[in-house]
Formats: sequence, structure tokens, C-alpha cells
Amino acid sequence: MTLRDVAEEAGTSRSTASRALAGHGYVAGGIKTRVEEAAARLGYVPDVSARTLKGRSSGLVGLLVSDLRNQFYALLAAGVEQALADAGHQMVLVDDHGRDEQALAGARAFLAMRAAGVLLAPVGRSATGLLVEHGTPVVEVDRRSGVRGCDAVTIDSERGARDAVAHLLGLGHRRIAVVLDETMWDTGRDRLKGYRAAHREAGAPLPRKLVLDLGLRPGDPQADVASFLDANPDVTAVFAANNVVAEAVWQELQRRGSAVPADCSVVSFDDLTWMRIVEPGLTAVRQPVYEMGRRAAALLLERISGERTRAESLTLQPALQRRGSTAAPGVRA
Amino acid sequence: MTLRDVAEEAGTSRSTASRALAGHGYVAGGIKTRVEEAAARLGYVPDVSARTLKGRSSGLVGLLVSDLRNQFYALLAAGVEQALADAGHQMVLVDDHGRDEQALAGARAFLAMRAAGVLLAPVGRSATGLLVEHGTPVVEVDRRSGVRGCDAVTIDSERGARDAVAHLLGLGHRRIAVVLDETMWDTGRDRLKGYRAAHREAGAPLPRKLVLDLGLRPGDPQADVASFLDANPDVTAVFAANNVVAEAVWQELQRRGSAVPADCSVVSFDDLTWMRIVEPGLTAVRQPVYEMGRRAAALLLERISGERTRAESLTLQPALQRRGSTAAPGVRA
DNA sequence: CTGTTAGCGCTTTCAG
DNA sequence: CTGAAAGCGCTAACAG
Repeated sequence: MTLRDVAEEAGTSRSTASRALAGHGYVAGGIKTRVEEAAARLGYVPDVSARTLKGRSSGLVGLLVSDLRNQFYALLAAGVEQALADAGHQMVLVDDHGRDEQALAGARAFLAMRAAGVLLAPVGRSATGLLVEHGTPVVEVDRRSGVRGCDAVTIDSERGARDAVAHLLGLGHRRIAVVLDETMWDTGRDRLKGYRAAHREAGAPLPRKLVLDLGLRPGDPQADVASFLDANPDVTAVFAANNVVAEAVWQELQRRGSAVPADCSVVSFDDLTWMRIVEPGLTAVRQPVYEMGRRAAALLLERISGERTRAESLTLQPALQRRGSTAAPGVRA
Repeated sequence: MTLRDVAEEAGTSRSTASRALAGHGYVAGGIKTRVEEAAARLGYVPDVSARTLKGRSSGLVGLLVSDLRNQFYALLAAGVEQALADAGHQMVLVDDHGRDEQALAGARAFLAMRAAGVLLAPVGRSATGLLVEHGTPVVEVDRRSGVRGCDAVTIDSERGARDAVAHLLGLGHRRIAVVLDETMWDTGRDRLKGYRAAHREAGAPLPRKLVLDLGLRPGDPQADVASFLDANPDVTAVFAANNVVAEAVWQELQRRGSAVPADCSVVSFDDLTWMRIVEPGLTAVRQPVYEMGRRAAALLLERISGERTRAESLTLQPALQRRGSTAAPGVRA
């Protein structure tokens, strides 16, 4: 079932059929409908490979994430898909499971399929580099690798963290722990910066040794949280730097029967479904994740279409969502 | 950067370079390494479109889901991606947002890119039909459209529902409501069947009018649950047929201050993260969703490779996960 | 306005 | 074992 068949069915040449279906170029009205009817009758579906080979874009856009099972990335992917589909593009989704080799393999696949552009949410630096080098339009999402020439959409991590910690300080907490799982990317680093900045701005002394870094592949994060809390019984509040560590913290507090917020207040960076369902609701820094996906895709589409050539960075603002998990030290919700 | 450049760099012909890189066909050892080095030096990435055009498969596999923001589908997609990536395929993910037109557009896109196969999780019947008609290998996941010739992986909905409701009946409940959002697919229908079968098997009379169908695009599901509960104050337990309605039910019980399980027991079909985090844990029918994605992809790969030509159906078994939300009527956890 | 021609990058006979 | 040649399906000049 090729264009040739359609042309024969309509009694015309392949080029005319091509023009009739593509819409550009001159075609007589009568012929045009005849070709369209023939195509419909035969159930003709144009071959993207042939079109791509001829120099036009594949219409495919790659999205690389580091863990699709994490609701954060799922939402991001949903936003990206939405914006791409509206523009008639397809999304090729690759999950690197946090491994740089897989990220590279994904990037190579994107190159091989001549992807119109790529969105990168994992950012091992190597994938970004490879793609940019080959001239593929790239937008980094959530994290930045520092490679020049690519667009980026991020969320103001420092600001979100500062707001969260300032909220706790405002309630009177002075022994606030921060729990994170990486400081190698700007997300983790900036959230730590925000934690410090909030203390500075409040004129509160920066507690020593209240930073717990679980690492990206923790054996048993909840156990680590447990021993940390055992070692620091004077902690009255915890700032969890993302949804994964927030879960570990929450579960551990539950396990040991700590009353939240009476014994310990909790704030999470990243606001997922369960945080508003649990009792008392978990105070969280809401990130516009779906929106971030949409905006990133939009930025990429501008690049692809050539409307814009200069790299652009967008920073979205998070918002603190106050719920029952935060109160003054010792106070019940 | 084409094969021609690599061939020139290696001082050989295109055909030889092709054979050297592809691995099949006769190539002298020395030449082979020379070509490989040249390719590496130039950063050559083969063009999938050209390869596809030449008759080989695109290596792309489509996945159509109805709502990626729903964690169920995100997990499914993650499982699919994992299995596909292991086999060297890429996943093109389309979200139809429950609209049949979008599903069709997605299916057409899959055809246009000559997808090696497609996994269908939304199953408006039309997409399945179109793909099967064109000879694309199709695996239906979670729901079946009834179209012949495609493989399927589903979860035993009736059995899961029966177990859940039998559990409630065993605890002594006799006024058990079932809340669902569709009965047009086998998922909804079978869960309703299971609800009835459990009553039958327990010799319990089937309550009249305790079936609440919220519909797929409910205005305000929680409000509907509220008026239903108002109208049926004698209900002592609720069986929620999926994670979406479970959330509405849970939130409404919380809003009205009903004690779970003392005032009302709850079971959900589909076990998400939040259900084990809330207090008391939500008893749920655990579906192996990620596994279902992997198995479905595996089935598809068998079809694609031609190892198997007969359609095959797989049914996975769910398992009831008992938590605090279910107890005998009137009993506190 | 329409048809002929060439060629995108690759693979694959088929001679050499 | 290697190279020349043809062609996958489509589009874009360029003649007619």
C-alpha cells in the first residue's frame, strides 16, 4: 500500500498524488478529491521513514527520564506528551533507570531515528553532550547539566526550599533536619542552599550535622532515617528534599509512633497525591510538574520550527502548600 | 555523516562498510576493524529511516494509554519500557485522554511510522481494529476489545473482586456498596460480577441499589459518593473498583469524619503507594501492573520476531492485601 | 496544472 | 571476500 497504488487508483502520477495529499503545490480541485478518495478507499497511510529520509523531520521527539515509576517523572511525561501531541509530534520515552550507559544508549537511539528534538530529565552530562554535538535541539528539564546551547526549564529549588524552611523557622523550630538523596545536581544543591539561606535570613544559627544524604541508591532509606533520628533526638522538624525521601521520612515517623506535627513537623519538596490524603496532610512545596513538561515541550517546538535560535531558560516558581504536618514545636494539629 | 563518509574514511565501498557494521555477511577481519574505527572516529550513527525503508522494521513499538497521570498507566508504561529497552526497541507513548479520536490518531501515527508492534491499554475498539486490519501485531493490556487476532494480557478482575468482597462478607458485612466508573469494559463488568459472585457463594442476599457508577468523566465524584452514602446510611463497607474511585471514597469518608473501619470498611481494587501510607492502611487488591507491562511487551516481542503466530492470552492473578481499613462492622482497628 | 526524473541513506543480490 | 547497481517510498525541482 504505497503512494504508487493510490496514484494508480486515482489515475494520476505519484507526484500529483503526493501534492494532492500534502496540500501544498498546485493540484486541480477535481483531481485532488479523486486522490483523496482513492487514499481513503485503500486505507493509505504514508510512510514516515520515506518522508524522513527525503529530508523532512521524523516528527519524533525523545524524552529521557531517570525513573518512570516515580510519579514526578510520570507527570512530567504526561505534560510533555500532551504538548507534543497537540503539535502533531510523537513522544519516544526512554527510562535510563539512573544509569548513564542507558542514557547514552537512549541518546544514540534518538540520533538514529533522527528525532526532531529531545527533552532530557535525567541529565547524566554525557547524553546532553552527545545530542548537542550532533546538532539535535535539546531542552533540559528539572536539572541542568551545564552544557551550553540547550534550553532549560527548571523549578526554583532554592526558593522553594527557603520558603519551606522559613515556614518551619517561623513556627519556632530551631533544630530542623534536611534529608536529601543527592547533592551532585543543582536540584539537591539548591535545596540545601535554600535551607541554609532560610536560616541566615531568619538570623537563626545553622545547625551542625543535621544534613542527611541518603544517596541515590540507598539500601534502606527508612533505616537510615531511623538511625539519624535516633542520633539526633532534639530534631523538631524535617525538611525532605523530594518525594522519595519524604516517603521514607513519613513512614519512619509512623513506624516509631511519632506524632506529626506534635513530636516532629515535616515538609516535603514536591507535592504528590498521597501527601494530601494522609492525616494530617503533609505540608509540601508544590511543583508545577505537568506544566513544566508542557513548557519544556513548547520550548523545544519553538526550537524545532526555527522560530527561535537562541537558547532560553525558564524558571518556574513552586508554592508552599501548608497542611497539617507543620506546627510550632510541641503543638498538636 | 552517512555510511558513505565512513566508507571513504576507511577506504572501502559502502556495501563493505555496511556489512562490516551490520555484522552479517563476509568481511575480512582487518577491514572490519578499520571500518569500525572510522565509524567511531566520525561519530557515525546509522539512519533508522533508511534502514526501515529498505524493509527492515523500525524498531519502534507503540503504547497507547488512556491517562498517563494515573499511576496505574505510568507503572504499566514503565514495565513495557523496561522489557522493550532490554530487547533494543524504543517505546512511542501516546495518551488518548480517553478520547477515541485521539486513540485513532495515535494508531494512525503508529502505522505511519511502521511500528513493529503496538500495545493497547485504552481500547476504544476502533484503534485495535485499524491496527489489526493493517497487519500490525497488537497486544491488548488490561482490557480486551474483543477484536480477533490480537494477544492480550489481563488481570483476573472477577477473581480479585470476589476475593475482596468475600473478605468483607467474611467479616460480617451485609450492606456492601460497590463503586465503579464504567461497566462498558470487561474490567468494570467483571469486578461487578465478582461482587455478585461473592455474595452468591457466601449465601448472602445481593443488596439492591448498592451499585454506584460514577461514570468515566464524573463532574465531582466525591460529591456523588457523598450523596450516595447519605441515601444509604446502612452501608457498612465499600468496595471501590479502581484507584480513582477509591480516592474519591476515601476522601469523602475523611471529610465526613467517618471512622475507618469502625463506621465503614473500605477495599480498593488496585493498590497504589498512598494506600499503604494512609492510616489505617487501605486494604487493596494488588495488581501486578509493572509485571503486566513487562509480560505484554514480551508477548509482543515474540509476535514481532515471528517465534509465535497464534494469538495468546495471559491472565495474571491479583492478590488481596489486607490492611487496617477492613474489620467487622462496628469494630475499631 | 501535471508528469518525469533524481535522489535521500541504506541493504542486498549478483558479478567479479 | 569485495564492489557495483538497484531500489525501498516519498518529495522537490524542473520541464512540459
